[in-house]
Amino acid sequence: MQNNVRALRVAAHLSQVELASAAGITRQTLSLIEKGAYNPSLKLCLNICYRLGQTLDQVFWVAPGDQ
Amino acid sequence: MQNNVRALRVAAHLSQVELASAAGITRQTLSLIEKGAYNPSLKLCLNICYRLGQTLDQVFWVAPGDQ
DNA sequence: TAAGGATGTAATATATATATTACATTGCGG
DNA sequence: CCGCAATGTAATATATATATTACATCCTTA
Repeated sequence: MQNNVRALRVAAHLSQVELASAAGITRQTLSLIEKGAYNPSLKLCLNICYRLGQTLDQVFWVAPGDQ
Repeated sequence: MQNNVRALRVAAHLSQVELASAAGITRQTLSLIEKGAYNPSLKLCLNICYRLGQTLDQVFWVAPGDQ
């Protein structure tokens, strides 16, 4: 689990389709990001944060040792 | 100015070469990121943060209206 | 004045993020 | 049981991030 996208999305009662389209990406791409299989771009991360009402640190921060 | 990389790098007394190599990228790529011409990947953003001793929000956050 | 460090930037090549299309499974409400 | 929403995932195509090489300017300092 490299990020908190899934947990925060579920907590916000959003489907993958809803969050993905709000962020301007496809459901498949979001699925892989949630899984940690993709290394998303900054713009994409920001768009996800905006829709979730969270910041980059809350959604995507990984402490130096934890990678 | 879409991010704070340059200001924080200069404040840390690091050259582009030093920060770039610490982050695993080239000087040219860092130059374009500082300029806001590139849309860096999350891993790259994290590596820059680690070297700068800052978090994603401190270096890369852009408020929803400010893009 | 010359040399070197720091930076900007362009051209081309390569890697990889992302889209598209398609098919599969799971679980829930009718 | 049936249908549908939600999700996983694979194959291929496309866009774009990043590397590489190269050359340029500016500034400092010896």
